[in-house]
Amino acid sequence: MTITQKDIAKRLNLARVTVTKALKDHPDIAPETKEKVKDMASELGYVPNFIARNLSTRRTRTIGVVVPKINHSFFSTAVESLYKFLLAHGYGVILEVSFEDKENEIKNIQTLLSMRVDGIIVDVSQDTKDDEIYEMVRSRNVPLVFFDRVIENPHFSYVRVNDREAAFQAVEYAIKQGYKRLAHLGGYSNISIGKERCAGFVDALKNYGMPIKKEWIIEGGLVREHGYRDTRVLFQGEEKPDFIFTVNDSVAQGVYDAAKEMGVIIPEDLAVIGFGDIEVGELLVPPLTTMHMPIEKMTQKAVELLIEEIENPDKAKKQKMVFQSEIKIRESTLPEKR
Amino acid sequence: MTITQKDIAKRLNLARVTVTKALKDHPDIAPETKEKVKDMASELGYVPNFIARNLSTRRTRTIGVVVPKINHSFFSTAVESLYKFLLAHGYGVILEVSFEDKENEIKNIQTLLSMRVDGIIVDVSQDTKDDEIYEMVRSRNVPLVFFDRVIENPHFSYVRVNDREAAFQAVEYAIKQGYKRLAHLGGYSNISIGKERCAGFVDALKNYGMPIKKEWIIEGGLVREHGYRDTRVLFQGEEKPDFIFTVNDSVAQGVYDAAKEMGVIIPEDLAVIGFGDIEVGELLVPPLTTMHMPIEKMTQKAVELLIEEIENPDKAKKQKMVFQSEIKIRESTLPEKR
DNA sequence: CTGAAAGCGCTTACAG
DNA sequence: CTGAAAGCGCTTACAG
Repeated sequence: MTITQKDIAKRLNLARVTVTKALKDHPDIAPETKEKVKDMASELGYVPNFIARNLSTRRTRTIGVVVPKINHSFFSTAVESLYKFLLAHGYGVILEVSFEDKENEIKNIQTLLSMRVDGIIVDVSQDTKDDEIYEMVRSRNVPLVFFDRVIENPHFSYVRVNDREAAFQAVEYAIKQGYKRLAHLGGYSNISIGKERCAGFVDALKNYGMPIKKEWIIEGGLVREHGYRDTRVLFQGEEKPDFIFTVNDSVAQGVYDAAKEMGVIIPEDLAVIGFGDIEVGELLVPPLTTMHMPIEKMTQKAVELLIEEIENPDKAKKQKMVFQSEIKIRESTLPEKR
Repeated sequence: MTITQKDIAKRLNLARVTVTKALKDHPDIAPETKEKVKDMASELGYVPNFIARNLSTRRTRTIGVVVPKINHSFFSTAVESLYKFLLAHGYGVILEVSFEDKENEIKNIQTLLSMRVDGIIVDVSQDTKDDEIYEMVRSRNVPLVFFDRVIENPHFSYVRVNDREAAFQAVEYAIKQGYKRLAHLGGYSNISIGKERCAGFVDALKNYGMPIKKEWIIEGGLVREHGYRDTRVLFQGEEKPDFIFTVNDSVAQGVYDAAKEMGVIIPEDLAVIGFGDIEVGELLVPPLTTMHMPIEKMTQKAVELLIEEIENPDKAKKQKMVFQSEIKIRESTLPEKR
C-alpha cells in the first residue's frame, strides 16, 4: 500500500541504502543512479516516512508550541507569527493548547516530549504556578523558551515585554492627564503578566503619592467577562473610579460593556487603558488607549533563541529578552482632562 | 540520557516486552509486576517515545489540520474548536498553515502524509484550484475531510455552510428592505465560498428581476484591504450602489473603512451585509448585519466524520454535510428603509 | 561508487 | 504469567 524505499530499491535492483543516499543527494552516488532513483520515487508516489527517519536520526525538526488559547487575537497573531518564523528556519510545528489550565499544560508538554520535538516554546497558562514539569524538560535537555507569560527559571530563556515598566507608564500617563481615582483590573497574580502589570500600577500610584485603595485593585481574570463583572463591582462602592488600567485589552473590552450598561461615559466619566494592542481595541467606541506589544519582533526573537539553543547546544546561553512596550494613545483617555 | 523501556527492564531484571505490556495494563501481566514497572517508570522519569510507537503501530493518533490563516477570527475559532473536539476523541493535532497559497498547501499535505497522520482536515487556500494533491491523499487511503472552503470530490467528505442559499437570503433581505442598487464584493471564484456566495447574489437579483451590473460584481479577495479597495472602485462609477453584499465580514470591514473615508454613511447611504459573523462585526459602527455560521457545530461534525472514517474505514461513507447559515440582523441595514 | 550490518524504541504475534 | 523473535522504515558508520 504505502511505498517505501524498499519498493524503489526492488524495482531498480539496488540496495535500500543506495536509495536512501540517492534521495538525499549523497555525493557517493553516481548521478545517473540518483536520477533513476528519483524518477522511480516520483513515479511510485513515494513519500518519505518522517516517523521512521526521526527514529533513526533522533531529530524531528519539529517545534512544539504551547499557548493558553488560540481564539484570541493576541495568541492567534503570536501563533501565526511563530509558525511563520519556524517554517522559515525549516522547522515544522506541533500546536498544543492548554485552555488556560495547568493540568492540560503539563499533558501538552508531556505529549511534546513524547513526540521528541527538538524544542518547545510556551506561553504559560493562567494557572501555572510551579515548574516541576519544566524541571523535567530541563533534565531531558530539551531546549525551551518562554514567551509572553513567563516563568523565572535560570535554565530557560524567555522573551517578554517590560510589563511592570509599561504598566507604570500607562498609569503615569493617566495621572498626568489629571485622573485621580485610579483602579486596576488585573490578571491572576501568580502569572508573570498579572503580577508585573499590577506591580507597575502600584509603583505609579506610590511614585505620584496617590492613595492606594485595596478595593480598587481586583485580580479577577484575563477575559472580557471578567472585565465586565469586576467593573460592576468597582462601581458598587460609594466612590467611583475615574480611571481603570486593565491587564489586557480583553478585560478593557469588558469594562466598556459594563460602562455602557451602567450609563458611564468613556472617557468623560471613566478613562480606560488596556494592554496588548489587539485588533479589537481600535474598533471599540471610543478607540482604546493601550500599551502596544511588538508581537512580531517578540516571536522572531523567541524563535531565534530556541533555534540557537537547538543548533548550538553548548555555546548557547539562556537569555532573558525584554521588549519595550509603547503607549498607543487613542480616545479612551481624554487628551487633556478638565 | 533518555530513559527507554530497556532501562526499566534492566533495572528490574525483566524482559523489555514485559515492560511494554505492564505499561499498557496488558491482562497478561501480574499486578505486582505492573506496579513495580510503573513505579520504576515514574522514578526514572520515563516518557514513552511516540515516534517509535507510531512506527510499530502505524498509527499516530494525530490529525493534521490545514488552514489558510490563523490570525483571523474565523480560522482561529475554527482551529480552536477543531482542536478541542479532536482532543476529546483522544487525537493530537498537527497544525499547518497555507497562508492562502496553493503551493504551501501542497507542501503542508505532503508534510502531514510524511508524518503519517491518521487523518486530515483542510480548509482550502484561496488559490487552490485542482486536486491532484488530494488525488494522492486518496490513493494512500488517508481519510480527509474538507471544511468550510471545500473541493467537490466524490472521494472526500466535507462540511460547509449553505453558501449559495445563504447569500440568496442576505440579498433577498436587502431587496425586501427596498435597496435597489445592489453590489457584491466577492472572493475568488475558484474557491467554493467565492463561487457559491456570488452565485447566490446573482440568483437573488434574477429572482427579483433586478438588473445585474457586471461592474458591481467584483471578485477581488477575502480580506479587509480588498473590501476597502474595491468599495472605492465601486464608488468611482456614475451611479453608486446603495447596498453591498460581501463574501465575508473582513471584506465588509473594508467597506466600512472606505465608506468612512468617502463620507458615505452606513446604513443611510449604503447598507452592508457580510458573511461569517466573526467577532468584529458586532463592534463595527454601526454593527454589521451578517450571515451567521455555526462554526462550533461544523467543526464538531467535521471531526466526527473524520474519526468515523479512521475508525471504520470500510463502513464509513463519504458525506457532504451542509449547515444552515442564518441572518443576523444588526444595524448596517435599515430595518425599514424609506 | 555500491552495499551489508546494526540500530533507533517500540509493538505484535507466537512460544513456553 | 514471562519472554525470544521479527519487524516498522529509515539512517549511520563501516566495508569492499
